[in-house]
Amino acid sequence: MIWKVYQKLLSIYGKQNWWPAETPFEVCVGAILTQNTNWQNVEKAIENLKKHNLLSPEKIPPTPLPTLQSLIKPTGFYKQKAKYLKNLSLFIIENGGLENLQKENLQALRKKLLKVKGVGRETADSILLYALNKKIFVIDAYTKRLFYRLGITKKENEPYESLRTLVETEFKRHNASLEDYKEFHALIVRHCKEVCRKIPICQNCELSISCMLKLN
DNA sequence: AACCAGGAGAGAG
DNA sequence: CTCTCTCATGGT
Repeated sequence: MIWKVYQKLLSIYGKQNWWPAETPFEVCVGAILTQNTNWQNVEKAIENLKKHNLLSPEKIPPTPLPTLQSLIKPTGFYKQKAKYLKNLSLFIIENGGLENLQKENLQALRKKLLKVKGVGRETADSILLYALNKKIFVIDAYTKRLFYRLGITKKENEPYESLRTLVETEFKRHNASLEDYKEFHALIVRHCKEVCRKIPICQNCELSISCMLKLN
């Protein structure tokens, strides 16, 4: 069922080529800044950081907190996010940079990332998948909403890990590639932004059960 | 003018 | 483990 949804989304929207960032570190910054925040606001903040040439792990920690806060203000929660950016930057530096982190074992790396204050499950998995190219699936509010509306899950607030396991076991069965992991999450976001947000039950959505049965 | 957006941490039960 | 509260800006 889940694999079928992925194929369906892919056929509707095509490849998304996520994450929208120029460098792996920009992915990390975006992952923090987009926490419960519209992506358009994140773009403004990242643009500000670029103007001040602060988009590297070495440049963030020495920057005074008030400066950092003012630059990322458009994303909201700017006081905590400024700290979070410093925490993550220091973590990356202490571990020899993102290139070095990439070599580590996935499960161990995920645990280390989750210890960083400000990096929760979704943020960690976004970094692992899109900045470090690890085969892991990212669960977000869109995923929960879509799966619930498609009847894949019974409650909308299913635990994060059980959902991730659900997708990953299905993906392994189909020998999914790294690109498949990246695309599926990107497609869910694309789809929910365009359709799911305004249609409460996905009635007219091409992905609704009835529509899927008709079209396939 | 309320409502929400690609969450996370801290605390309580 | 499962709620509940807080953090905060900008667009519709």
